[in-house]
This record gives sequence, structure tokens and C-alpha cells, in this order.
Amino acid sequence: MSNNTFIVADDHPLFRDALSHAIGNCVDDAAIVEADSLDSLQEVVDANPDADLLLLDLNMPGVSGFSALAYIRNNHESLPTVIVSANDDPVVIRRSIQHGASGFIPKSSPIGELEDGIKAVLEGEVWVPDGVDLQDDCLDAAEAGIAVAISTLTPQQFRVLMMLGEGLLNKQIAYRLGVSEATIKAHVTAILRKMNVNNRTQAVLAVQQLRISAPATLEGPSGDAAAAE
Amino acid sequence: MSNNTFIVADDHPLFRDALSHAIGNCVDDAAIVEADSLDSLQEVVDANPDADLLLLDLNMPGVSGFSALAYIRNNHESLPTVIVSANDDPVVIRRSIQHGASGFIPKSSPIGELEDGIKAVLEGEVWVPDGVDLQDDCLDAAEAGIAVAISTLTPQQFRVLMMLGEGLLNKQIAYRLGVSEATIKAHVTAILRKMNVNNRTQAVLAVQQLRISAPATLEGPSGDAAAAE
DNA sequence: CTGGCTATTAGCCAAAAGTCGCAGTCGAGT
DNA sequence: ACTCGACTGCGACTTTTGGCTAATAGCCAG
Repeated sequence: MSNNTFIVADDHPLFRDALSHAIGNCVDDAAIVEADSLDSLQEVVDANPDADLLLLDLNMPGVSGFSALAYIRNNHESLPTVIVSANDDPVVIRRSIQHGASGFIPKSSPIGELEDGIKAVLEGEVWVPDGVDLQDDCLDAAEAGIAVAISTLTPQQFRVLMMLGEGLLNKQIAYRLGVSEATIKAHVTAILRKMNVNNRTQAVLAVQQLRISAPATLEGPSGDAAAAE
Repeated sequence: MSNNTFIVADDHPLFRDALSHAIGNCVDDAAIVEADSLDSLQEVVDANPDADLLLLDLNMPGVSGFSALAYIRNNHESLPTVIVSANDDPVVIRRSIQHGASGFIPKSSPIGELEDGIKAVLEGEVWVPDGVDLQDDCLDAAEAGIAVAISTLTPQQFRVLMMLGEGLLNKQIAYRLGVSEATIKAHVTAILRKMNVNNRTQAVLAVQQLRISAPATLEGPSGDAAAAE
């Protein structure tokens, strides 16, 4: 069954290390695979379809909120996923679980707690920090629908959607992915169909609904307006 | 000085009534003007440029988060604005004040407190619920920049921007505003310039950063999650 | 091996988006 | 009165989107 493979996805190297160590303390002979971006995450998950656990940061560059979780959950159903986030708002925690995460570990947790969480999830439990109530307030219907739509996207389509979410032109996306603009258009058309919207702006708005509130440090080609000068 | 005119902007009729009554208890001969949408708010504010106070709901239909506040604050600088919201998250309260509100009153407040707040603001104070600390975590630079950009928009441009934020086509916006599509395109171009972005999707993304994400947290806020990474 | 899914591309076309220049109006200022 | 500038509104023009067809190729499962 278990092949002792663990995936750690976080854009912060120091934190990946910390998480890897924690896993080492929980399991002997653990093979750790790391990812620091959406691209590498997709590669790694693809290359290790039978990993034991995925530790996923909610703030990866190029990924909007719970989109990645929604995508992973329905493309690799057998891969238990634990969200690791700097944000420990109970609302975010509940949303994580409702989107299919097997656990939630705040980045502020002491090491011991982190390890407890990992162990618990490895044994099939759902683990959240003490004092968080998972009851009631079920997932917003619209949000759930969007998550379902996203989960039907192919890997390439998902990448394209995330770039739409950065306000990029088809041409720019094509360049980044190294394919022709015609291909991007085909993907975009498919995405609009699956998400049941009429244009890219509406698709982006839908994705935004899966965002975790805080503006955070969402750097990007769009955020400008600020620098002004 | 004072002309005893008050503006109450909320899409919930019952709540407008409640707020109006509260004002009546604070001031004699108060003239109350109400607004239930962005359109009516712009009209009313325009028609009463020297009102004493604006009570503004954060969840008006057709207005995205703090956009309306940012717009009002820089187009009617002399109009003190108090935010009235169902969301009483300290983060939202702080953001409101930092965007230029003169006060913040949770919808869950007892009448007495509501009146205290109104009185305090009328005397020039900044009023927030007990126990909320306004210190530290200054406004995110990007968010502040976006607010400034929005504040430079003309009334019509602001309306157009809000509709862009609903994912509408130029044609649909034109119909709603009763002008030609060519006019909307011109407005959009002006908006893109002022916000320093290249296309409508990026403009929408910028506006989304002023959104108050979590749908009304009825929960007891444990740590304030101001962390926000 | 064959059918089904995905990815990729081209070409064509209609619609939508975005740019430019221009015109009318209104309200300061000088 | 006259100018100046901001706001609004338009039509002509270019670019980007998005839909459709069709073709090629890889990959996997039955």
C-alpha cells in the first residue's frame, strides 16, 4: 500500500524544509518530493500518483485560493491532501475541509502539533487545529459549483485558467506555455464551456470566488495600479 | 453649518428604517435621504453635497467591497461616512477606517451603541466598536493604490467599472446606462488608463482586491487572522 | 488494435474589446 | 465674454476573443 512518498508544495524553501523534517519525524524512510509552483506541483503529482500525502500551501504563486485544491481533489482522488496555511481563520479552515482537504495545519503551529496532524491524517482521520468547529455553514452552493467545474478541467486547461486569472492575453499565455495562440483559444473555449460562462472575465470572477479573503501579497502583473509614481 | 441632512444607503428597507430612526433620536429635525443602490447613492450624494453624514452599507448590490467608500471619500471629501456592515471582523473595520471612513458600526450593535456612534462621528471623532484596535497593520500598498486610482474616476466611469466587475459586456452596460456602445468603450479605455492596467480583466482583478471576502462571519472570531501572510 | 480522450495546430469568421480623434456642454477662472 | 479644462458622448479603425471545422498525434483501456 504505502510507498512512503510525500509531496510538499510550498513556494517558501525554508518552509518546505521544515515540513519535510516534520514528515521525517513521523515516518521512517520517507521519500519527500517538493514543488514550489503550479507547474512543478502538477508534474510531481503526476509522477507520484500513489503518494501517501500532499502538504499543500494555500498561497502558491500562480494559484488562486482553493482552485488548486479543487483541481487536485478530483484529479487524484486517492491522494490525501493537507492544507498548510499562514491564515488560520476558522472560515478558511472549514472551507478547506469542505473542498476535500483531509486536514488543515496553520503555519503557526508548533512542530509537535504539525506532526500530530500528519500522523492523524495518515491514519485516515480529518485533522484540524483544536477548537475549530467543522459543523454547520455548509459550502456556499455557488462556490461548490465552481469547484466542481474546475475539477473537470484538464491539467493544461487548469494552467490556462490560472493565467486568465492574471489578466494575461491569449498571446501571452501561449508564449508562456510554448504553444500557439490557436491552442490557447481552443483551451479557453473549452474552459468557458465547462465553467458555464460567456467570457474570460466571468471565468476569472468565478475563480475569484474561491479566493481566500485577504489581499495578501498577491504580487503580479495586474496588481500594479499601486506603484503608480 | 449643519443642515441636518443625513444619507442612509442600504439595500435593506427595514435596516434603512432602523438607521433613520436612530438618527432621529440623535438629532432634531433631521432630514433623511435614502439610497438603495449605487445609482441612487450617486444621485443622492450629488443632490446633497453638504449633508452631515452618510451611513453606508458595505454590501450594496452592484458595488464591490470598499470601492464605493474609496470613490465617495475622494469625490465628496467633506462628507463624513460611517460604514454599517453585518461583518464585524476587526480586519474589515480597520480597512474601513484606513479607506477614509469616519466610523464603523456593526449591524449587530444595540440601538444605543448605534446612536452613540452617530453622535461621536457628528462631533468629529472616529468611532469603532469597543475593543477594536486601529493600530498597526497599515493598508496594503497595492490596495491603497487601487483605492486612489478608483477615486480619480468620474461618476460615470465608476458606474461602468462596477458593471465590468459583474462580467457584463460593453453592449450590456451601454443598454443599462442608455448610451451607445461606443461611449462605453471610451469610458473603459479611460478607466484602464487611470487604473494603469491593459484590459478589463485586469481592472476587474484590481477591484476584487478591495472586496471583503468572507460572507459575513457569524462566528466568534478567535485570533483575528490579520496575519494574512 | 481500435475507439476515446487530450493536446496541438491552422484557417475562417463574427463579435467584442480597445484606441483615436472629435464634438457638445457645463462650470470655473481671468 | 472668452478661454480652459473636465465630463460625457460618438463613429471609424485595429486588435483580441471566441466559436467552428478539420486535421494530426500520443496515450490509455478494453
